[in-house]
Amino acid sequence: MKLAICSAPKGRPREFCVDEALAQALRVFWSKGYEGASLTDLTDAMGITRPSLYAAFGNKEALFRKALDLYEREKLCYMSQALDAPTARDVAERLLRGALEMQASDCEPRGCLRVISSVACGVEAESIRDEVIARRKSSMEALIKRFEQAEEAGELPDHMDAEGLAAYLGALLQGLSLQAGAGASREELERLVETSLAVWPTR
Amino acid sequence: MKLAICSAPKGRPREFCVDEALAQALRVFWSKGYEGASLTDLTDAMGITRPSLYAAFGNKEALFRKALDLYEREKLCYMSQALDAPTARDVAERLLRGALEMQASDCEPRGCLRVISSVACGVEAESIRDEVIARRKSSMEALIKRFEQAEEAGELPDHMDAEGLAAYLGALLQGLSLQAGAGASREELERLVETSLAVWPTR
DNA sequence: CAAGTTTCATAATGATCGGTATATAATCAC
DNA sequence: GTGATTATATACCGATCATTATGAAACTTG
Repeated sequence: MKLAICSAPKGRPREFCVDEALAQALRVFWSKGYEGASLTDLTDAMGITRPSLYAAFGNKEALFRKALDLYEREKLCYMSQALDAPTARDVAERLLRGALEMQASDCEPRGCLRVISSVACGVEAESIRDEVIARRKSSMEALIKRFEQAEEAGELPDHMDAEGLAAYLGALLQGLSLQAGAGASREELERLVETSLAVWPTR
Repeated sequence: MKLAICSAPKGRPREFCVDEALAQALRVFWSKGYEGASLTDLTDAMGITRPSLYAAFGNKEALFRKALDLYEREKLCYMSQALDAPTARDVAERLLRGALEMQASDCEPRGCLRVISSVACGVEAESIRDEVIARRKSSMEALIKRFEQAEEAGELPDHMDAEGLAAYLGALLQGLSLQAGAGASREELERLVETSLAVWPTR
């Protein structure tokens, strides 16, 4: 009994690489947002026709979710890695510098796909918005847990709580992404990061 | 020769109040963004028909600009007032608390119209986006100037520059607006503000 | 009253939106 | 070869987009 894993595909073979097409779709969503990206924008960038897109990815919303998965897997991996840093300050530094490096890249869109997908929008994008907000929430909860550890380890000043510090750092990261998306230079973003690190609270 | 100022209006009188209609339009743009707000959304909220809207405001883009003017005049006035505060720290406190009070209001949309209008978008909204970004830039330049004053007054730590501090505070305010727009509670926003003030750099 | 002017409501414009029906082309198993 | 299956390309679908043409209604002036 043969396993299905190596079964030869039936029918006409696909003429494009799904992963490459998805990467191109990600770039479009990243630079134009979910609503701003039309199917024409997407198919043009992906180099495929509309029926091919629908056959391979379902529909626009499903395509966005797959693109968002790819984005978080490839571009936001520094965020979960940062939590392994030894101190709360090191966590913050890794997050800020990671965001800076990503936003300062010249060959990729500016701004953060999560941030631009979580702002006000028309009705068609509300479920997308809700999902992105939920994903951010779980990221923030992980950050809060990490800062609670630091709190117990006595790293934080007495009057400072883990939730407040996480919301504070999250706001800085969101602002960094917004400013990058609005065209800030690398130097400006560096100044922002250095200032943030300079004021980071130590006990 | 009579002056035109007190001339009686000819023709059929307008049946709606332009200012009230503009205020309603602002609420729609504020909660849905420029692209997310359809003309049907707008005319429904304003209680007028499409031709009336075009006769009174020009077109969708001109209506948005007038709504943005109103927004900055009525909702963002605390920002310019904050610059009069005696110290850099007081400026920051007024800005953060002013943003908090505005975002915590229950009877108005959450988030900041400037922030949601400056993110990635489709082609039709690019000129809007550019204008909003330009307006924010001039606000930031005023903040930088105010912090340069503080720098000369010796208020800032030696290794800290006005531009970096302004970008830093601006990022916090942007993050605050984003989190408010994403549904953060007043308590969460308060914690964010208190943490920001607690870490504010003093010489 | 009638002429002139402006706003009103209705309905239509062409363009674009996301999504598909249809037919053809390329591969498989037999 | 034939039949089944899947991907391709073209063209189309109804819905919605911002904008406007049209004509009746409401007002001022003469």
